[in-house]
Amino acid sequence: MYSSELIKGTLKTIILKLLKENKRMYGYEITQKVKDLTGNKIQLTEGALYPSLHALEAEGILTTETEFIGKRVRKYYTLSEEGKIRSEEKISEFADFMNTMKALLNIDPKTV
Amino acid sequence: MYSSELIKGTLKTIILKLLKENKRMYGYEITQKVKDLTGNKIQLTEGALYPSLHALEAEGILTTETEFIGKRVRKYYTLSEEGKIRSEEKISEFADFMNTMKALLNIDPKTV
DNA sequence: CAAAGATACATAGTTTTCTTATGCATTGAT
DNA sequence: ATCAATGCATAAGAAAACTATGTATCTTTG
Repeated sequence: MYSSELIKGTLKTIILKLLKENKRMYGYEITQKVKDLTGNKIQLTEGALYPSLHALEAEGILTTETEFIGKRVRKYYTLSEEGKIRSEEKISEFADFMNTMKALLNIDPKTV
Repeated sequence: MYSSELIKGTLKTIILKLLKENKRMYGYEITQKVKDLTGNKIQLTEGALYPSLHALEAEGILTTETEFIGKRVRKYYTLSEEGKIRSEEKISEFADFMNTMKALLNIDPKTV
C-alpha cells in the first residue's frame, strides 16, 4: 500500500480508464479489479469511490443501470458519449504528467 | 498546466528530490526550479510550498539557515540525516507508484 | 445451523492538502 | 517613479479522500 497522499487525484482517471476498457462495471467490481491489477498496492475505499462515481454521474460523464442479482442490488456504470471523450483526455493528461514527473525526479526507467 | 488534482500528493516528493540534488535551496528558488524543469507545466504556489516546508522542518526532515542578501531575508533548507533517508524512500515509493499506475492504465511507454 | 466473511450499496463527519487571497518588504528595470 | 520580480508568511475556504458507520444479502466453514 502506498502512502495515501500519492493516490489522491488519480481516482477519477482510474475509474474512467477501467470503464473505457470494460464497458460496464459496478462499484464493488471496480475496487476488486484495481486490487487485482495492482497486486493489492492500490485499494480503493468505498468512502472515496462511491461519492466519486456519483459526482461523475451528476456531471453526465457516466450513466447507470440498476440490476437485481437475487435480492441484492447492483448498480452498473457506463461511459456516456461525453464520458468517452473525457476519459481519453484524462488518461493522456495523466500520461503526460507522469512523463513530466519522471523527468523532474530524474527517474531512470531501467532502475524503476 | 495540469488540472490541479494531479499534482496533489507529489509536492513533498518534489521538495525532497530537489533538496537531495541541490543540498541547499530556499523557497522561491524551489518554485523557479520546478517551473524551469517542467517547462512551466508545474508551478508551485507559495501558499502550498511554504506550509509544506514548515511541516517538513517541524518533522525534523529539514533544517534551516537564514541569510541576508542585502536587506532581504533568505531561508535555506537542507535535508537532515533523517531527511536523506526519507527522501530516498519517498522517491522510490513514487517511482514504484508510477509503475503501478502505468500498468493499471496500460500506458505504452512508446506512445507517451 | 450459526457465525463470519464476502458482496454491495450509501452517507456523515473529519482530516489532509491545496488554492485563493492577502500582507509586508526589498531590489531591479523602464 | 512605478511596475515586475524577489522573498517571506499566513488565514480562510474548497476539494478530495479517509474513517466510521449503517443496511442488507449471500456464501463458506466450523
